[in-house]
Amino acid sequence: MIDLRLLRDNPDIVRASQRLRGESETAVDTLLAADESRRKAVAHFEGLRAEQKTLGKQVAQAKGEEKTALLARTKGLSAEVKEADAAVTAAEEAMRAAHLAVPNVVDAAPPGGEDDYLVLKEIGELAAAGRDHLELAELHRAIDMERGAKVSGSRFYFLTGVGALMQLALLQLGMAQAVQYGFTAMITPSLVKPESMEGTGYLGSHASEVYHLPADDLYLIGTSEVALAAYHKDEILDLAEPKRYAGWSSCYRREAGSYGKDTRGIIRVHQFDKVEMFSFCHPDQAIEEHQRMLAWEEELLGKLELAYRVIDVAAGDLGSSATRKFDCEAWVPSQQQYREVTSTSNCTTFQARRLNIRYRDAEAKTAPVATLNGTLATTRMLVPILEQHQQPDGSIRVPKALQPFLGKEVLEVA
RNA sequence: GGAGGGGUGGCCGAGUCUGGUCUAAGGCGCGCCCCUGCUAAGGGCGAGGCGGCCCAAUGGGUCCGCCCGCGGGUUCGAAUCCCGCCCCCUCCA
Repeated sequence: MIDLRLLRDNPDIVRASQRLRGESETAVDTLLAADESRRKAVAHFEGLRAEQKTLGKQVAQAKGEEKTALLARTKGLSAEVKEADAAVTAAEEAMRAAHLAVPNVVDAAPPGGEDDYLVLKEIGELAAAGRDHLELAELHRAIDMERGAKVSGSRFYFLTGVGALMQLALLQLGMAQAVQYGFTAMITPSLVKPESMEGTGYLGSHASEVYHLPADDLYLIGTSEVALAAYHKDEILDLAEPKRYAGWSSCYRREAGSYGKDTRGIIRVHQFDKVEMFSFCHPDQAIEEHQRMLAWEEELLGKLELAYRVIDVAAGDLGSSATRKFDCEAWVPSQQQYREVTSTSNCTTFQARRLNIRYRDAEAKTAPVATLNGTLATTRMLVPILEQHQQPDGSIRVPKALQPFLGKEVLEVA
């Protein structure tokens, strides 16, 4: 949810943000109107309620005819109060719906849509096309797509043998780095309540991407960001230092509407594993924290000895919670293009406002915290690792940083 | 899944049977002050969250409303009575 004070004082900033995102400006006016009518309803109810309380005290002390007279008056008032209360509830619901419908205010992201990103930097040599990741994985019996499909359907797979071990090594490398920088290691639930899913903004325009279990009204998380964000729901945090968590979880995505896209291998799958960084910090520190997140992501890609680039994602391609987003894209030689492997978003106070997560400022007043998230290590990284480190004979050079976790310097073809 | 017990302020805990100064006792802890020859003991004062309204308006207000797990209901009036749900504990399956 956006800051209502910003909306009241500078509605044009919010309208401009909507234009940048390519979304409707009327949502802004709907919210302004809903805010207005909510306040009217509240004022009306409170006036009646105050009168009712005053009269109630008199009733308690009155006797005989005086009491009868008071009761006659107060009975009518009772009905009015009830009606006014219902009006407040309705106005608040309308207000909440309107509030949820407005995405975070864009800050500094380049204008345009998905293809209008800015390239911030490019690192490493771009390898020529060789065997693709699936061919290599099959050579090493690291991934079994066929049986994945047999057991669970398309876009499912088994990581087998060295593939499974390689993923574990990768995730542990990520977790070790996070812990080294002071993150608290977390293994999170994969199923969350609707309010947790809503709190992170995933039930908006991306709702069709999310698996829902109707029998229990639970959602499967698409990233541990969801569980980590909701971890401090309804709390007031001490934010002398940012609170940083590294969440390890399986992630689930329906990939609705992506039929025919990336059907080969593990680039686009329904289930994968990920170590995600998450930070609760002072709003004034959010921009710096975002840069740190990006730096940590790059550090890990460096350890994996991968060629990659960093892009500044355009406004129209931001998630509803993000005010700005940087993606790291690793070079995938078989496709001769860069593919996203990490993504870090600054959600400012948007998620915290939904989840009611606050801190105390210098005057001991409460205010919403800022939240940020970023990918550290994820299944998809196996693709560039295999492809960029393949050698002519099909063997795979294991990056130095991964060797301690994998116990091998090279994956030889059996 | 079944039976029972419980959910009250930062924490503990009284109040619920018997609805109305509950404007939620008391304790612990916390902050400031006093006293005290010094990390003790004692005394005093002060603390919550959300929202609305008003003003000489980013700081105020002896102003108002809401908050006793959540949501409904009964009643002139609900922490208290009734119904539903959630969570925790004990036992059973």
